[in-house]
Amino acid sequence: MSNFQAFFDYIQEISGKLLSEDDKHLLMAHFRPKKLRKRQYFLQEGDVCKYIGFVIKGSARTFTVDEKGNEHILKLSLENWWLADFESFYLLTPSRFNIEALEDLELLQATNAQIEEFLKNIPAFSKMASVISQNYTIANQKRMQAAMNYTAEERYEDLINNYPHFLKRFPQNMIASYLGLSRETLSRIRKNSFK
Amino acid sequence: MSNFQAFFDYIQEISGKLLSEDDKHLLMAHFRPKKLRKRQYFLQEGDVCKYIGFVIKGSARTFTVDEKGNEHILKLSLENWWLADFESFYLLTPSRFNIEALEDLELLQATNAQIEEFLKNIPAFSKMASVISQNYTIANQKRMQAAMNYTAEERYEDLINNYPHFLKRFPQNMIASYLGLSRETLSRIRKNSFK
DNA sequence: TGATGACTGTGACCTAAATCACAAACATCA
DNA sequence: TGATGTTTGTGATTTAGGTCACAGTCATCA
Repeated sequence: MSNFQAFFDYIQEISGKLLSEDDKHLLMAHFRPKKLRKRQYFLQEGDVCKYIGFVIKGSARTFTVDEKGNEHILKLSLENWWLADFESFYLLTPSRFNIEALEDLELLQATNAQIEEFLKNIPAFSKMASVISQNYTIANQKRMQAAMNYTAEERYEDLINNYPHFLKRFPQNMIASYLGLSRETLSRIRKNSFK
Repeated sequence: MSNFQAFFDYIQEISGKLLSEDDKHLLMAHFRPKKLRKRQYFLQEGDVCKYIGFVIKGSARTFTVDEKGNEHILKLSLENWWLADFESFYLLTPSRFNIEALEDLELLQATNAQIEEFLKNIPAFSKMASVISQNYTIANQKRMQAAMNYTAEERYEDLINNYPHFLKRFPQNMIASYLGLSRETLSRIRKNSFK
């Protein structure tokens, strides 16, 4: 199935290792394709995040709703990103987050128990997992620093430099929320920044 | 050596697995004890973070200095925490961070190549690494959300709830910087919050 | 085609937190 | 013991960014 080809390519590229035919069959036997239409939820607040999803096509946002009803986007995800509330996924606690498709979404999903199997039995998969874990740690470190110490403008410039494609794929109000800004402030920053 | 006992206990507790005598000898052969006096640096901005340190005793802060000369604390570390700029440690790039002992510090340190060996050869060690990586991911997720969406008061309350011992071990100006606040603001929050 | 809902821009105003400045409390060490 | 550095408190002032309100633009779909 062509869905899986992109996934296999991704694993091999990130890990620098090849998947055997057996590896591929094991992955295909357990990762389940899933489609969501725009606005559908992959995860709802209060539910346990039973599945982790790998984005084949489309985009999604991970967000919370505060007591005043304001939404705060924690993560925006595109092709080749993993989708989960890791706290809930690892600990099986009810999630504080919602994950919603922003465009029609094609995923491959699996449970934590299945992931553990892949880690044990597929060297390329477990190498990929440790590389990703490193990348996440690095990205988190950077983003924390930006969130705490940078001004609104600096955070926006950072986004332009690091994730320029976000600007093409996501509307401004989503970007603003992701940066921890009001949409009005982002609009003004954009006005001032060029020209 | 008694330094190592605490370290072995830690690995066994986190991983839920026992270390064999061989495992222990391997760790003792490669993890090097290191002492730093208060104010000494474990890592200086611009240097590559060659070593990861495990804190046996004492405390440290990881911070940056911005163009105006202001310091921003990204991480405060105590006993049984790992000390490193992971970006620099994994990628061998020059670090943007400084790591400085806040109290006299006893560490066990190792290089990335040595860590890779332990991961390969010591099951308890690699299980510990994956548990820690999960915990980091969860903690980062929470802290990001707090940094972006919470007010100064809420962030301080969060700290009281999650890391009450920080208040005993670190001076207020360090706590303020860690929370991304000015020391004046933290002082006022404390004044208002009780009584 | 027009109508409804989503997204963006812009002004007026407000507020949380930073900055500046000075003083008090506390530690450390010769 | 006093002297010097470190940490904390508190007032006055400033500022980045939020909030509110309304208008304009754009897309979608019947």
